[in-house]
Amino acid sequence: MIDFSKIKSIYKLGRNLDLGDVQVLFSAAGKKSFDQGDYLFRQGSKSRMVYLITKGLVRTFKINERGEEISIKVFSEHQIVANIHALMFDQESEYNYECMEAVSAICIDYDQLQQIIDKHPKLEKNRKYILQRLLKESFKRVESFVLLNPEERYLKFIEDNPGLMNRVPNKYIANMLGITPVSLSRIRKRIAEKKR
Amino acid sequence: MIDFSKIKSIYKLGRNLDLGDVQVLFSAAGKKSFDQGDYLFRQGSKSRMVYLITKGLVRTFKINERGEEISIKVFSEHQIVANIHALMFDQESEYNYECMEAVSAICIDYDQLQQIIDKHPKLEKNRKYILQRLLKESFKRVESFVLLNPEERYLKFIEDNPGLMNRVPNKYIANMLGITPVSLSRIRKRIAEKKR
DNA sequence: TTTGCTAATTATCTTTTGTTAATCCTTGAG
DNA sequence: CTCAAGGATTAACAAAAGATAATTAGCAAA
Repeated sequence: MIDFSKIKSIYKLGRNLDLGDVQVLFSAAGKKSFDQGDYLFRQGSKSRMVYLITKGLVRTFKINERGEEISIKVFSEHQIVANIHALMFDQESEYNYECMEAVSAICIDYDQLQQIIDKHPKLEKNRKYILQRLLKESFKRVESFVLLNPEERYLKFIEDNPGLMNRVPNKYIANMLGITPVSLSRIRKRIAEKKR
Repeated sequence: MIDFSKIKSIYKLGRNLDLGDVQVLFSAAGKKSFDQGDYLFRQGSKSRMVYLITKGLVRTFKINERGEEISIKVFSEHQIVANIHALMFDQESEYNYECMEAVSAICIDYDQLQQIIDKHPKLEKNRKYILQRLLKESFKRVESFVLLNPEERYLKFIEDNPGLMNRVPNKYIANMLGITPVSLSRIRKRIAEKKR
């Protein structure tokens, strides 16, 4: 039976993908499921697997010198999750990638993906596009720290990620904003009071 | 007469460049000089020129809603300065690129560079390498905001950019760290007192 | 329903930062 | 040498954030 959800996910991967491209990728990719609490990658991993989330949430975090988990980023549906340190920088992963919810994903080995891209040059443009999007997001995030204060950062986060607010614990959001959970709670209170 | 400084700068551009590559790039690139206070690009620019700094400093900044200049980043010798919004995102520049010192640079139009890369596939790997470096730097910077407090961020900045400390005004460094110049001054004082 | 766990909020206090303005320093032009 | 301008520091105060602990809220398992 045809797995339409898989096809649809691949379609949403980039832009300018035609049916032929999707078919090529489809046949090379597998499907995988994870339970809540499972790890896609652990710190130290050199895995070169690439996941496209079809359902669920994944967060990356580091352990700081005090032994606390500090969340860096959250990935949701239609986003690509890969071991960036292994793929881009040929290093061991500095992050842990943990499923915050049960996760369904399409997966493919990066080197295998690379071979496919080599054989189908049209896909190269798509990969470049994905990389550019990644870069843009990272630049924007740096800017948000340089230009905005914590409250403004939080408001922008809500605006940019409306779908995450009811799925991600505030303590993780606080981490991502570079503040403490206690401080975020106060900011939320201030905002609520302003609205009234 | 052979311009060795230009050759040397191109060599330092990436890795795995051989003499042939350097020659190809050399013949296509020009040289340009700027006075202190000149702009490489202004906000709104769609210029696709790429500069490789051989001497001097360039800073990027934005104007915030209060009309103040907020510095985002500083570029120094052997770094590539390009209108990232035009090149990567096909947008108008959101930044101003101002020479903080007199600047000498090697320049080449990005689309012309692209043609050269297409003709010399070996260079493609180099471009990918430069992009990866850019991405890595941006990721590390995001991490510094998530994981470190302002004082730790400043100490890390010193460590990562020892050559900039005596050339970049503290008010610009404060901007890049996401704090005010007054606050940076106090942090510097605290650090000096700790050392004693 | 009760219990137990975790997240979120609140309280209290300390520390740091932002804001504004004044003062000090450095430097380059005249 | 003097003066003007901009950057850095300091002062003083208000606002916000960090740290720690206590309390509350939500939720799932027993």
